[in-house]
Parts: sequence; C-alpha cells; structure tokens
Amino acid sequence: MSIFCSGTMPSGIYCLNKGKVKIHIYGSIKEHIIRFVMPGHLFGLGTIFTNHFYCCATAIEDSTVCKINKEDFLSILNGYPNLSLELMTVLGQHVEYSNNKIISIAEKSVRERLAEGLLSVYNTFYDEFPVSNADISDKAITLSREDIANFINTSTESVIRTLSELKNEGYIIIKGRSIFLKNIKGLMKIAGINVESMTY
DNA sequence: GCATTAACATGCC
DNA sequence: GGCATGTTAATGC
Repeated sequence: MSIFCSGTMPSGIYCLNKGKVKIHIYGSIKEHIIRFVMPGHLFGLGTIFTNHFYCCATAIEDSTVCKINKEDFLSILNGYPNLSLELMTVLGQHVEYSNNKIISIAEKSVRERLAEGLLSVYNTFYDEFPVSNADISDKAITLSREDIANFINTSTESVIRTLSELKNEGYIIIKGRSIFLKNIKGLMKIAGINVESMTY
C-alpha cells in the first residue's frame, strides 16, 4: 500500500511503528528500490529540505505509520539543536548508502550484488551485522523475489537463479520465501565487503 | 499471484 | 565459443 509517491506534495515526515516499508522510484522501464525501512526509523526526511517527493514509499507488509507535521517537526528541531545534527547524520548515511549502491550496480556482478544485498537487508531488518562466526543465522529475510530483484537491480529470474546457486553452494538456506544466511564470511567474500567498510 | 525452471536471445571477453 | 545476464514461456504451488 502506497504511503506517498513522487508528484505529490509532502506535508510531513513519517515514522514507521510496525511493519516494513520500501523506498523506491519508478524508472522508465522498471521499479528501483533505494532502501528498506524498519520500525523505529523515520522516512520522507529529505522533503524537509527539498519540499517535494523524489521517490515513493510503499508498505510491503501490514504496517502502522505515524506522520509528523512539517511545521511541528521544524519547531522541534529549533528547540533541540542536537536533533538537527542527528538528522544530518542520518541523511548523510543515506547518501553514503546510495552512493555505495551506485558503485555496486556499476561494478559488481549479479552474484556479488545479491550477496551484498542479502547482508545489507539483513542489517536493515535486524539492526545488526550478521554474526560472522556463527554457523547460521536464525533470522529470516522475507521479501518477494521481485523486491529483491528491484533492490539489486536485476531480473526476478536472475535473483531466483542466483539464490539457488548460493543455496546449492551452502551459503544460504531457503525455506519457502524465507532466506536464512548460513555462511556469512563466505557471503561477505562474494560481496567483496568487510564489516568495517559496510555502511547501511 | 508468486516462485521456479528451461529454453532461447544478446552482448561481452 | 563460453560466460553472464536478460527475456519469454510453461508449469507448479
């Protein structure tokens, strides 16, 4: 269900209380997912400065969202300078995240992007890096294959094909739609990342 | 409707 | 030609 979309006028910022939201843009050919939002996080923040939506936010599972009026939010920021700093930090992280994503799309193969995407999504969903020395993560990644494809900028079929490869090679376990990360270190090696350099 | 698979097409080394 | 990836169609859940 759409929460907001480009072309409309923003009147506030949003906070996700429950559920899962994707931030995405419709290109001329397909949809591109910028990032996912998990409960406790704000989204639509950029509109504070740009005054327009450059992207869409859509709930991908049952979600509850609260909206903070723009004027209210700005007056809160005025009262708490540290909050402004926090806001800039978050926005800066979003820029870094997106820039890294551009590099990945430009330089990495589907296999590399999928490994990276799974680690990144895990990180977003559970607010922590998958423990690299654990045998298997008990926390599932549950997304449609299409959303995964649009997140790592490839086709649904390539996602399925490559997930199947990673499964057969013992990197992940697939149960229905759920994906469990098994060989974290291996996935990091495929993705070409390490814990220190990973941003999210 | 979504996931999966296979067959085929295309572009790149 | 071989490889990676995308497209299309068929099939199953």
